[in-house]
Amino acid sequence: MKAITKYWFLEGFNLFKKIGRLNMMKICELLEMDNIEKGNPIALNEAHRNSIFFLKRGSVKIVNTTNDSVKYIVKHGNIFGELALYDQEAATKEIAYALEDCIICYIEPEQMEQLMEKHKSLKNGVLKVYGLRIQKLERRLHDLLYKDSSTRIREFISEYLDEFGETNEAGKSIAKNLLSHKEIANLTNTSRQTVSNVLSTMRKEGVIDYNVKFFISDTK
Amino acid sequence: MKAITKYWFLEGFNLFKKIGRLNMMKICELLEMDNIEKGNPIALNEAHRNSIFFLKRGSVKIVNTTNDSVKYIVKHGNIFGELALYDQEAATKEIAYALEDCIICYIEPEQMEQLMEKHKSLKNGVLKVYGLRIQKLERRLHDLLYKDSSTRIREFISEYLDEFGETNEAGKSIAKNLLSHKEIANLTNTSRQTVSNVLSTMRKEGVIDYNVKFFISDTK
DNA sequence: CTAAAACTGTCGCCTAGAGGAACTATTATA
DNA sequence: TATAATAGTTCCTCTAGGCGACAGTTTTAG
Repeated sequence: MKAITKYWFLEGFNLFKKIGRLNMMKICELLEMDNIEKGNPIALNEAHRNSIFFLKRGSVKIVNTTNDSVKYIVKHGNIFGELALYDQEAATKEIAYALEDCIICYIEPEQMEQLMEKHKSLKNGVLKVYGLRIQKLERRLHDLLYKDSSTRIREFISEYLDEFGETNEAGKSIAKNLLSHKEIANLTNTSRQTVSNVLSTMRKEGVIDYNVKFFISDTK
Repeated sequence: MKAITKYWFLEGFNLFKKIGRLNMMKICELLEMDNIEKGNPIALNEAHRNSIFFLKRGSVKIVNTTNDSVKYIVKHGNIFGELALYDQEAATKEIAYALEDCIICYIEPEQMEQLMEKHKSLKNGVLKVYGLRIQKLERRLHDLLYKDSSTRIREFISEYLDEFGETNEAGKSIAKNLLSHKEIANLTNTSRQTVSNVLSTMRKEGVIDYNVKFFISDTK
C-alpha cells in the first residue's frame, strides 16, 4: 500500500514513465520521501548531502553556497541534485531551498547508479537531463553576451509565467510570485535595481501586472 | 593490420581505455578515419553533419555558425560533436575547423548509441564528458560575471600554455600560437582590441613572450 | 504589537570596456 | 613584386548598467 502511494507520486516524472509499473514498484521501495516547508533547506543534514532528488510537489531554488546567488529553479515534476552522479565535489557547492511547501523523494547516488544499470531508459533519461542542463547554460551565456539586461528580465518574466502560470476564467495567466527581485536579478544576471526598474516599466506599459503574491499577464 | 593501426590511434582516448582490447578492436571496425588539413572544416558534407568525432592528432576549434564566434577548442585526445547524441538540432549550429593538420575518427550517433548499450564504460565516459561540459560552461559564466576582461584573458593564456605548452631545455613553456586575437577575444568574451592590449602589457611585464608562431612563458 | 530585518522603488553617479578610426606589420594572392 | 587582405596596435569616445543611498513597505521574530 505504501508502495502504491509512492507509485502515485512518481507518476509525474517522465524519467520513470517509461520503465514500467513493476520496475517502478521495486524502485519505489528504495526511495525515501519527505515534506519540506517553505523556506527550509533540503538535505542540509550531512547524511543526504549527495542525494539525488525528485520533486513531486512545490518548487525549489538551487543556491550557490559560495556567493549565495540563485543558480536555477526547479519546478515540481523534475529531478535535481543529479550533479552528485558525476561530481560529488560540485554537488556540495549548491544547496536547495523550498520556495513553497514541497514533497520530495531522495535516493543515494550509489543506488541510482545501480538502478541505471538495470534500467536503460533511466540512464537515457539522466543523459537527457544533462543535455538539457548544457542547453540551458549555453542559452544563459548567449543571452548574457547578446541581450541587454532589460530584455533578459522581460524574457525571464514571460517564461516564468509560461512555466508557473495558470490561466484563469478571465483568460489571464497568473503565477505565484515566488522570487524576490534579488533572486530574479541572480537568475537574469542583472542587478536588483534594474529588475525593479524593468518590472515597474513593464507594469506601466501594461505588459504585466503584479503584486506581492502574484504575477499576472493578459495573454497567455 | 588495419584494425591494429586504428587501435593505436584510439589508445589516447581515455574513453576507450577501460573497455578492453578485444572490444576496442570490434569498435575500430566501425570507425572511419580522415586527415584534415589546417584551416579546413570538418564534416562539412551533409553526410557526416551529425557524427561524433574523436580527435587523434592536432587541434580543432568549434565555431558557432550563427555568429561565427569560437565556442571552444578541442585538444587531441578528446571527443567532440557529442552534442549530436542528445540534440541533432543543436549539433548543426556548430562547425569544427582544424587549427592544425588533424587526424580524426568519426562515428554516427546511431552506431554510438549501439556501442554504448554494449559497453557500459563507454556510456559512463560520455556521461562524464557531459559533466565536464557543464562544469566548463558554469566556470565560463562565473568568470564572465565576476572577473574583469583583463583577468579572463590572462587566465586564458596561462591555461592555454598549460594545455598546449611543452617545456623546452631552457625550462620555458612553449605553445604553438594557434589562435588569432579575435579568436581569443571570442573565447574570453572580450574584444579584439582588449586582447591585444592585455597581451602586450603582459609582454611588457615579462610575464609571457610571444610571436606569430609561439607563446612562451618562463615558469611552467 | 512593536522592533528589526528583509524586501521594493527611485535617483543619479561612475566606470569598465566595447567598438570606431587610423595606422602599421604581416601574410596570402595574383 | 605589387596588391589585397588580414592581423596587431594605439587611442579615444560613449554608454549600459552596476552600485550606493535612502525612503517606503512588507515580513518575521520575540
